[in-house]
Amino acid sequence: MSNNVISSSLEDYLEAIAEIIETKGHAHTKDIAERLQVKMPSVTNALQALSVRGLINYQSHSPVVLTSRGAEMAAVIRHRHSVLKSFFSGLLKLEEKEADETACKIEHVIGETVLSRLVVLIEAIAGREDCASLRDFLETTMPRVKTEVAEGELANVIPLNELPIGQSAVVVQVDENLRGVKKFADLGLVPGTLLQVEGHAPFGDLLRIKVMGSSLSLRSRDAAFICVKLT
Amino acid sequence: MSNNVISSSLEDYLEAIAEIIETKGHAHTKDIAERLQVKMPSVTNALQALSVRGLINYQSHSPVVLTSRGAEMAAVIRHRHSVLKSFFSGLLKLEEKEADETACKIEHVIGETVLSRLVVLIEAIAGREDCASLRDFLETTMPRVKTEVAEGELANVIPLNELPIGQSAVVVQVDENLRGVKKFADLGLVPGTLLQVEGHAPFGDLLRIKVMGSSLSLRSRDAAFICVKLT
DNA sequence: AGAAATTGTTAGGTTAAGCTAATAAACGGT
DNA sequence: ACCGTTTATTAGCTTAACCTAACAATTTCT
Repeated sequence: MSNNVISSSLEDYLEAIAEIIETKGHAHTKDIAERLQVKMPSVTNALQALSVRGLINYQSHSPVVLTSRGAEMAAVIRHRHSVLKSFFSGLLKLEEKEADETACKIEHVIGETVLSRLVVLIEAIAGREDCASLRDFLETTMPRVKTEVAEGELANVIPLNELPIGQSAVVVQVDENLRGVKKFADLGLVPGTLLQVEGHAPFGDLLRIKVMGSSLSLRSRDAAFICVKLT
Repeated sequence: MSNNVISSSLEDYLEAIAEIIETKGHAHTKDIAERLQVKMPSVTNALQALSVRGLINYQSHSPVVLTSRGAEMAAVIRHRHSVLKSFFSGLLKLEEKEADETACKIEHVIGETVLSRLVVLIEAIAGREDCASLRDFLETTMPRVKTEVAEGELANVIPLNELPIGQSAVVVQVDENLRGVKKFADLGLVPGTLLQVEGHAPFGDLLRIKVMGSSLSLRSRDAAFICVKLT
């Protein structure tokens, strides 16, 4: 009962192997590692796994060869990739690289039906007479739509329990769900207060912090309810 | 340096929690487990992880509450989900359940830009005057496009090394990359031959198989090159 | 041909996410 | 108010996918 299904990660390896063989004639461990941005031992591992599943012919120190099953499977995977890529670049007008990366990420979880229907959609929009103005619209509108998070805007607001020792920060918000908010407020833990983490207690999940000169302890569970911003 | 990014799995938990709280008022471990199809201890684990990251307020045996950060994040995730779902059901005409499942699978790896552009595409096709005929086309064509693998067509063709002991099978194909194909062919290992696995040798990676009355051993590496079909 | 550089593998560790079995807490009916 | 049922947690194991460090094999250069 082999189920013809392999993990996303192995699919990536198989796809990479097929492509490297196609362009360079043979896939070396190092090439695969570079392409997938992993270290060589990870590749060796993956090759063994693919071999056990009968998808490649692998023996130490000799070139990897796809078996017929492996080649077939690689073809399926590459097809998925290329359909997705042309959706992202052709309709959503993502640039080459981003279309490719996005396709990579979702190619492992897309079924045949979705894929075929995507092809229908792509071809309808690309080919139909009556879609000419839609095509113009997409061409001009899509490239203007960019909403990637400003990268760093919220990035340095973190919960107090994740604040590194010694780093100083300002209280941004104390969550209303923290039990005993009032008590903490009395101690000075209100938005705007500058504080520093002195250290973590070895056991008991305690955090020692320094607030306005004096220091106090609180459980790191509770600290999670206090958001601070690095200064 | 908290990076505001959590794993796909934790995103699933967060999304589930937000939805359960919304519909039932409070999320119990059991509800979450059922919704995500995992066992309760896995939920407990996840809750602890979310708690450490300051996304929920969690203490043993008391109801889970989203922190403000958590609620915000859940909203983002649910938004991704709903956009994707409306793409799959509105344009590709997948049925409710499948649209939902597909959205679930890819919502974790889609960036903001792609999402916004999807919205543009969906709205353009749904709203533009000049897309009326495209809408008709999609409505009638999509539902007919179904290519889900026949489920079981190729499923019981497996490499010989994965054949369970005792199970009998027929050789379907011997890969041309197997070294010494000829030798094996002489022993009767050609397409059409009926065989059975007698057992695996404790060490040495050997497989003992029975072919047409006589028995022979081969390395399981090599067996991977022989595809058999269960009978 | 043999030393040096490159490439590949093994051994063993880490993390995330799941699981089962055992234990503990909370709830609900009499 | 108790006891059994239900729900939740802890402890400890498994697997997949990665990693580093150490070792082994293969090329390349002279």
